[in-house]
Amino acid sequence: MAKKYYTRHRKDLLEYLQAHADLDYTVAKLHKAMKEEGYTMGIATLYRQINSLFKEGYLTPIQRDDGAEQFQYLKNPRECFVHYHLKCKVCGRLYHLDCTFMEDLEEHVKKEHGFLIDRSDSMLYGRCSDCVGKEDK
Amino acid sequence: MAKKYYTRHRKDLLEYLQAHADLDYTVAKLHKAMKEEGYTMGIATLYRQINSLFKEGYLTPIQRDDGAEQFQYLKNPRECFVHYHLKCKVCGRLYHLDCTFMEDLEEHVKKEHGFLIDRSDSMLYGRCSDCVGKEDK
DNA sequence: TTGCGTGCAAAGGTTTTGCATGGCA
DNA sequence: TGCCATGCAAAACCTTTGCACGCAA
Repeated sequence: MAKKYYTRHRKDLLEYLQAHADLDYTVAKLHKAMKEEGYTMGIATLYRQINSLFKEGYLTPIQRDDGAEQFQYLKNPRECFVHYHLKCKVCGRLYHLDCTFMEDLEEHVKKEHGFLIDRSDSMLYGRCSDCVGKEDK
Repeated sequence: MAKKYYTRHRKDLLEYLQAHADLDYTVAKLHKAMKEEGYTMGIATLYRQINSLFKEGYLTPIQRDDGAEQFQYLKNPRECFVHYHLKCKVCGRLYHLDCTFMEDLEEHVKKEHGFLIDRSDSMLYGRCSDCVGKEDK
């Protein structure tokens, strides 16, 4: 199941994603965007690579964009299990929230509401400081 | 854009959703489930009604179920704008979190991280007290 | 050389749309 | 009666899959 070969396409994809992290993509948009920068890859291959990256934890699903799955690249997959994420609904940027306040939140929700929060799956949406006052997308 | 007629199909759908709130559905699953309880409705009509309910705020999107949009009915759409949601990844139930701790969280994130959280869009995932220890779905 | 990766085209699902007909107000 | 809602089938998408060939190790 794990990838065994580090192919040109995989290299291209990781390179592109790393250069454009913190942005949202659907497979179709990513395919088009990569083509415009000179990368060529069959759409089926892209789907297969994307699925691998999901399984490996490099990608995280994002609020849906009409009709297609949307995702985002995470620079440090392992680290992302230990903190929360803030996502700006205007510019689409992802912020990694690493602070003790969230631990207090977990503790509170656990004690008072009997609920165990899963950090890596939980995303808080809103507007970042750059986008306060701007329109929702 | 707003619905004008309260048709039999719309009545059936709301009736069914109210009777089975706190559960997740894809349009296909809902269609099948309703059919089994004797309701008849064309799939296209169901899609159109679901879209209306989304626009009216009765439905909220949920983590995706392979290949299809998933959603959940909210009993009190207006109230849901003022609190947070906890979603159990095992049983699928939605919990409405109404407590001052979350206000503190908002305040903290705003002051320390310059980020304005949008309550109605933010969902925390995890395991509820009934499901702690059980497998993830 | 071995076996995974890729491209193409076809298949399988989901969601939307056009049009004639039905039904609410 | 005037419009919106509905059903059906077709169309438009998105995603997966089979197969033969290409390529990394």
